[in-house]
Amino acid sequence: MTTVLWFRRDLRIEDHPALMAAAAEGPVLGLFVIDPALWSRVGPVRRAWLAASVLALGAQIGDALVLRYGDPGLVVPAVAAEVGARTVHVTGETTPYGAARDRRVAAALLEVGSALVATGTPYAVDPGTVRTLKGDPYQVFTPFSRAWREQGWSDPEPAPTVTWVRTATDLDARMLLEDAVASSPIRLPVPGTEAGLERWRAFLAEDLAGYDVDRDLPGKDATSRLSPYLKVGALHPRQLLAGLERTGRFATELCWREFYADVLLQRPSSAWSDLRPLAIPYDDDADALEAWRTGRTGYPIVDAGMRQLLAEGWMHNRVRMITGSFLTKDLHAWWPIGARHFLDHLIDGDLASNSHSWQWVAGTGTDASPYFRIFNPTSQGRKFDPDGDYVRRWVPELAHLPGGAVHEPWKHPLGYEGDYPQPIVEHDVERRVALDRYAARVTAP
DNA sequence: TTTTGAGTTGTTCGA
DNA sequence: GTCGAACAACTCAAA
Repeated sequence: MTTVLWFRRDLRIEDHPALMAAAAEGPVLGLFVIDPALWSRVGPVRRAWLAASVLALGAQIGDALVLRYGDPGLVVPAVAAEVGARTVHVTGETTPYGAARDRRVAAALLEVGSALVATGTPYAVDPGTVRTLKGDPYQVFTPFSRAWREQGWSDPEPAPTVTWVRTATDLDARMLLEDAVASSPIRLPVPGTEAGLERWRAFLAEDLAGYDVDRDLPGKDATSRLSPYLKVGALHPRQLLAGLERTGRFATELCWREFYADVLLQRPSSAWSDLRPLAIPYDDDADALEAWRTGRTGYPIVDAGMRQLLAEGWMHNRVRMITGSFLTKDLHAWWPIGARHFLDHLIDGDLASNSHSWQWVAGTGTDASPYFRIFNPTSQGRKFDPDGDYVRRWVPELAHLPGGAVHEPWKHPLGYEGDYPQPIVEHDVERRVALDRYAARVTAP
């Protein structure tokens, strides 16, 4: 009996529980649906990466992947009917949109006598399964991570032997994907599982040993850069965790991804609004926001990061925090403004990780955060980019300044050359403003 | 039920 | 230059 495997955030065939389940039933039709509701909402970088990843998966299974365009609620039942499939297998989704869509598709499938069967999720531990002793979801990362490690996960499985079934691909859908790749604003990484695994092996060989320290140095570029592969499911975190010390730093970073997926499942509204509202006033200065977005704030490490984002579709994690702190604490903007910009430009843009990392910076998130966590862009630059390499790479106007002096052009005798702006705000002043707003909140009636 | 200890990633100030 | 304290009060998790 032919079954359908509807691919979404799981664009691989290795270690794929839903594919195992499908293959166990008989020949499999692999399907990818371009959902206009998502496609139109995603920026060109993420669209290009998704498209490239889908095409890579298609090539990997001998061009047997069937592509369609349209509302999955209509397309998936239609395809199931075309091949007489009684089951459509998927990897489970717990995001607000994904879960609602799947409920809709499941209902539509029932109408034509088919069933939607979910196996696994894009996480090592399925969101919703790590619970306190009382059975409640965790609200704090550290206890969550302890329970998450105890919960554990299965070892990765090899790719099953699959007999792929073909049916008509929508050529317009294929064209849409190819156009998205061709019009990518950035140079894309090599897509697909094999490239992801190659990246992983390189990281293990070169960077894992020094990861604790070096991951914080944007000039070294010693992070794994695996987030794009995890985002589309070309790799599953199980594959990475299999050979790792469970308490190691890298495993902990993966755990953050899982924690935030869990939080989003518990509180879907936290995607775009405060998990814990602060009730402080926010500013909305269009010129300042534009300076932030384009990397012209006059704070070198902030501008370097914002420019890297636009140029590469990616930003180093340390710099994501610095730029996030600058937007929320120095420009006093509400975090969703920054989250929207990041999601529009990041190749690895992931709703749960993005929104909740922003909330961490803003002080509205799971971390009962010290209100005084305000990053000083100059000292952060000097501390984490001591030689100034990262700034000089992205802010050529400051290339004439030596070493760490790039972080304070206003102090250096060689000062400004060319067209680099003076700081648009004074950090010390804005820090005070932010603190005062928090204080006002505490004493308010 | 009550209590206790703890909470990713920071900065500044003063000794 | 280095170091520890202070920076609010709160929420959570577990004993």
